[in-house]
Amino acid sequence: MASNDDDPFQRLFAKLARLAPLDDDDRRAVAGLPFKVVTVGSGHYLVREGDKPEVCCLLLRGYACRHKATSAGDRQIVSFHMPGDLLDVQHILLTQADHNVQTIGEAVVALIPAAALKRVARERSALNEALWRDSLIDASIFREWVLNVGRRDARSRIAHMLCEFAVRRRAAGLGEPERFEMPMTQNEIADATGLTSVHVNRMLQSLKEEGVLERNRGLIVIHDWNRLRDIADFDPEYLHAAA
Amino acid sequence: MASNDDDPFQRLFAKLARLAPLDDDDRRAVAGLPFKVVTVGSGHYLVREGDKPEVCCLLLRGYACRHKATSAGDRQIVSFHMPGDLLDVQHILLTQADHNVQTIGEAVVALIPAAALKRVARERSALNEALWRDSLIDASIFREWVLNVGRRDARSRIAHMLCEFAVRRRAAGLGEPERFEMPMTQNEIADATGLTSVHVNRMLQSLKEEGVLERNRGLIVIHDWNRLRDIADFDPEYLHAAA
DNA sequence: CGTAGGTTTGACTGATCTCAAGTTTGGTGG
DNA sequence: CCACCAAACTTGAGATCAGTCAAACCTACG
Repeated sequence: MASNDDDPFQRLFAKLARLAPLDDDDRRAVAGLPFKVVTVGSGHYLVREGDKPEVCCLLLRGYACRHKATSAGDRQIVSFHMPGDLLDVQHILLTQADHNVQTIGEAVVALIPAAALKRVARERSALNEALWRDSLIDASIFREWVLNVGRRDARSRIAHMLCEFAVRRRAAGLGEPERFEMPMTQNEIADATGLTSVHVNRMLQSLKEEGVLERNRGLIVIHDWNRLRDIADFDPEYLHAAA
Repeated sequence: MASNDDDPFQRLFAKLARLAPLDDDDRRAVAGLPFKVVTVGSGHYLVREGDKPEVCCLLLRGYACRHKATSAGDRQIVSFHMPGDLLDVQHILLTQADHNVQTIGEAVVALIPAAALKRVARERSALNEALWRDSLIDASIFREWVLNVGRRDARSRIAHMLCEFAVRRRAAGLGEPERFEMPMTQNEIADATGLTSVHVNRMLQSLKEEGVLERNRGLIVIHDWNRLRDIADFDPEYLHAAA
């Protein structure tokens, strides 16, 4: 039995309504979007760099990340995604994927034809605004990541990533930020922060020793949010109260 | 006497027409946009983080960059801009600026009220598409910068930044990529690549010793483009043939 | 109970930073 | 035309954060 949260229309409408004021006609337009729900395994590639995707993914359950790699094979994760996030909105207007999208753990996604999404974005200006706004916030997050990876030290980078994750989770209505599932490995944290997994391990230990947070398998428990925020140099303004 | 390149309408229309097919009505809509041309000195802040800007800037002459800083004061440049670039498109939909915009050298900009731009974006779907597409390409460039700063070594980062600059210049019709003015200091290159100016200096020397390129004051001369591209691990796909 | 993926540890290396002192450059005012 | 100044650039020596490599240890799961 599907919970409310697994209903693609509910999820998508809730997301877009947070980004722009929507009326009943917008609601109907969203409700009329065709989609297909699929369950995919851990590490499944939803999009590969160079693809010409014809669908946008709405993440219903599970997590995903976007990443790119150098030709030497070093991987850099550029964003994390959680239930309610709309991936690949850009494929409404950009033909070719410039990065990979991969699930982290098993995930359930709704596939929405990009052409259909493009049509409602063209016909309903409030939906246009919501989708465009979503991609602008996306870009703001990337800017913050450039700063994070370019100018913060290892501990701060990791702390910052965790703060962002916690705050976005809450904004998406996925529960409180002090204690949550974050199923990525230390290797994936390393790929997101431009570090190695060995060093991530040591930094997480140092954060634990100081009583800031704990991480066991996928569970994060933040003991001292203020201290974490300070270490992270985290200011949520760049999330533009959404994302 | 203003050259063609200094005519805001020409510049803006040329830019947008590269992003989406525009017709005569679109042309008229662009021509009808109000604007004010101003000349500003080097280092002038066009936008400050936290501002609520009511204008978008079209860069007519000179260069600019967007940057953020940690609370410790370390600065990270997140993008460079050149004549023809439309800055702050995001302020059509996001109230508060999440980063600074600052000129590099003296610059001439056309200030276009965000509200007016928003109106034409709402009324003319081709212009909407062009502007949205522009912000999506922006985001793609940020993703590449996360990779650049997160996973490439110092030489590659600098080389990559130079490749991007050269290719975007050409795409914007500003001349050939083998030899061009790039008026930023080594300090600014450092801020864009997440390095220190001392190390940038040494890396530029090593690139010069190898006969890859030379840089004197603001002039860049690329002697061996293929080698530079290889060092940079540069693949222009992420620019989506525009930017 | 064997295996694979994930985590942890230790010893060593090295790329990049820091600090601090010069040097060059271009512009400015006398 | 020169003297001076600030900004940019250059150089050297030493410090350090993070990487590398390699081994061992968990732990979930088939």
